Amino acid sequence: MMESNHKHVTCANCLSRRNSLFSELSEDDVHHLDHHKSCSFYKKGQGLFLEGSYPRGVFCLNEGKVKVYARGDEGKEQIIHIAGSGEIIGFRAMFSGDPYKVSATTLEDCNICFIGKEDFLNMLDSNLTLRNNVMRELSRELGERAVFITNLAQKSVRERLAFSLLILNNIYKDEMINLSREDMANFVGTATETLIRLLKDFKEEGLIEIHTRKVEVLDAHKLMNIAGK
Amino acid sequence: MMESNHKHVTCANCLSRRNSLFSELSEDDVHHLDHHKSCSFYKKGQGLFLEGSYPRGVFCLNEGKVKVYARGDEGKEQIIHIAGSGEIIGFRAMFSGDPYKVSATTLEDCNICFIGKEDFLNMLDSNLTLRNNVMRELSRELGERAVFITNLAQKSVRERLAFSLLILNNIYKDEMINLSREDMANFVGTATETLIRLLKDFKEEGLIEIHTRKVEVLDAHKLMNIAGK
DNA sequence: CGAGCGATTGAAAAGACTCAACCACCGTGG
DNA sequence: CCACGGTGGTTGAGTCTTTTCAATCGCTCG
Repeated sequence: MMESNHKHVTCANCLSRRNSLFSELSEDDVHHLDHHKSCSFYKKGQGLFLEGSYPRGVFCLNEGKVKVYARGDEGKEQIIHIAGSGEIIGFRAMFSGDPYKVSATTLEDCNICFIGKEDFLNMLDSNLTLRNNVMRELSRELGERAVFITNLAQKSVRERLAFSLLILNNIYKDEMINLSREDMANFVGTATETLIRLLKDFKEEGLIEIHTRKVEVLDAHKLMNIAGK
Repeated sequence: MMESNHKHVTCANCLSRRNSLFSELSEDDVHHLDHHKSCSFYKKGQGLFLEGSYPRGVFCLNEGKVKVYARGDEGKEQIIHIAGSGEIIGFRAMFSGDPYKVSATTLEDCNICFIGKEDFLNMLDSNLTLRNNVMRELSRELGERAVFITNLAQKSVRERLAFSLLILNNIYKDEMINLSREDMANFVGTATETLIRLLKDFKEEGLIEIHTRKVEVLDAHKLMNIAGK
């Protein structure tokens, strides 16, 4: 995982950048990026930004996982998104002028770069490709959330859990899903106890394996059937 | 309401444009827009576009209301958004290259202009302000949907209905809310019968008045208390 | 005036939540 | 090295909300 507590990553060599919004930058831009970013180590559970505060820049997740969530009335978290390596976090609020509508916190130790608002917006102005990528990404997420909303409104918890496990499995790629039960419940949108019971069901049906905290997907195909469309 | 079946609106004079994404266009751009748009009348219940199809341009809602919705597994609609005068509909899919993730259908007779994809994207390229407005709008909606998701996951149907009535009241401004029970239920994310029962409760509590199909908000303040944050 | 669709009501069942208790793992400090 | 405390995980029971299904009502349009 992550042992040292501050490795400076050069954007030019950054593996995470390959799949990111910054993947198609010119050499100059990469250079520029490199000189205007700062790079730091975040411990598990550390906050990047809080709902209600104003954005000062964007975060570029080099290594680790970050949850993006909103808080409901009673303070309960609803996880909207879980970000993995290469994702740029917090760029939405950059354009609206509004304060963040969501908060972001690391789920494990992370390496994260920061790019100031000015620098980011300047790059955007001068770089057509980047701009198009950002627009595409905003649009894609908007579509994704329409699906999220529909699932939440129409699917049972069992179906949503199956769906969520598949999403999480993609996010965690080769690793196993590694979330607290509470976080997983807050992602699915259910009570922790309900989540635990359903995980047990899935385990008994041979769909997943449970290694204490970690969850391993065994039968993605059957999960898909349960999840529906 | 709407009597004739095709009035061509000049963008320069279009009242709806005042609050729209196009509100800050130069005279030239307005002129350009005028020459590249087509303007038509849509009957109530007519579709603008369907989930899964590819976008050919954007719709500019001059007069009327349009529902934007996704379909769940069983074909049940989840209404994501209800658009009113001045809103541009379907521009998200314009950037992603993906097919529409949602469908759009008129809720009443409408006057709607259409701008081809090429024209729209060209304007965007050449117009910084427009581009910024679009980015801001995309971001704003993304934030809005985070709230939507959280409400759906954490609030009771009663709370969501109160919340929804307030939103609808803003959309319908001076008119009364005018939706079928089914559409309203699909907006709140509940069963039609549940919606009807709760509407009755609210009526008995003096929060709303029901005029057959139309719903009038009497006490927005109390609704806010019920809706929560 | 009648057909048909949307609205409404009632009753029963199911799904999910809450609360409370208990367990298990982990790191700390003695 | 082991006891301790604490956090996170698990289980059970009971309750409540919400859904479902079936039946009825009542506009509205032809």
